[in-house]
Amino acid sequence: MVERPGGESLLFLTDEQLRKGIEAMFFAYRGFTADPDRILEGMDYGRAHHRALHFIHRAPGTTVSNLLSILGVTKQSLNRVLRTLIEDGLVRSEKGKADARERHLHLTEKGLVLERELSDAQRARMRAAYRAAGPAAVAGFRQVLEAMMDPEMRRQYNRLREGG
Amino acid sequence: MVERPGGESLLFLTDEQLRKGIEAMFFAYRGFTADPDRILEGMDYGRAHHRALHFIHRAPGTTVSNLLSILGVTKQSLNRVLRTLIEDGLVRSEKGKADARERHLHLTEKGLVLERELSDAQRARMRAAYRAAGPAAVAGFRQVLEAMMDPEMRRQYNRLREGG
DNA sequence: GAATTTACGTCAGCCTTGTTGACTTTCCAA
DNA sequence: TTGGAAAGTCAACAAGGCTGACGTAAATTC
Repeated sequence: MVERPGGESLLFLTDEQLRKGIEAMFFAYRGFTADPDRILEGMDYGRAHHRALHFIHRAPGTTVSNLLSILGVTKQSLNRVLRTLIEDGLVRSEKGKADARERHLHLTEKGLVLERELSDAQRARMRAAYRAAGPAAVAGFRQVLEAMMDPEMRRQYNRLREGG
Repeated sequence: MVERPGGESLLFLTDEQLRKGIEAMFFAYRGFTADPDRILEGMDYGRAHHRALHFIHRAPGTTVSNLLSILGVTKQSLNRVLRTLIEDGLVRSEKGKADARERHLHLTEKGLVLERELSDAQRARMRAAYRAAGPAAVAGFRQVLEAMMDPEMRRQYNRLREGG
């Protein structure tokens, strides 16, 4: 990143460029959550339920404390969400065999159905954006997002299935 | 986007790739808001106040209803935030000259100071991410985010100063 | 074997930020 | 002059964060 006045490497770090990026994150995140939110409104669930379903699907058999560190909320907050999902038969919680203090979480058939519906909607938007922007843009997108994470979050992110 | 099996143009649209993108958005957004949140905790303000300050700074003299459509919340919700900012002397609200029903919003000196502090923190993270990823990645990042917005949001986004 | 720590669950209460609905005041424009 | 838009306000509520305190079972340590 040489400091050549007027050079391209300097240009994209101007105040204006950075503010534009900030605003892009703000507006894009709204789009990102819009479709699942729409599906969930009317049901008794919200964005927090969606997140739990997503990560349980993604890391089946995960423990509660692992989920806590992924989501970055308190156990009281997660528990409120998890309880309703278990009561409604979307999530199954079972004692660990190696360590019986732990609870391992899985989606039930019913849970898989809802997760799939939410995920389909969210992926459809993602797919459209990827298609519109093209493969090179997608790579850049992922690079910048990854660089924006806190190191701890980046660790979590990379642990979730090395695939992708 | 030719459907050639195994081809690069298909590869990046796999379910796994899309889920990875979704998770990247989730974790990155956490980082994106972390620094301002940290600054605001302890003050009587929150993320909603930050957003109001940001967009008033960005579009000085904007009306309340314009701000409403940018932020996408109800006027009652915005009003609660705006009222405290005005009472605390961070925002100045003045009757429109052409149309006296409208209120035009500006940051005061004090408001500019806080906005700058929050913005500095957020831009610092953005700058670091941009530096780490490089100019090409930044362009891709912006392209994908823009494609992810709802059309209405994209309009708002593009109206905020064509510069950037 | 007793004491401590860990993982989880739960009760109670609080805060921020979003929502609806109802209503008023002000003021522009047909 | 009247209808409707813009702004503001009150009240009530919900989602989803938070802290603090406490309980229980299981694992670990002394």
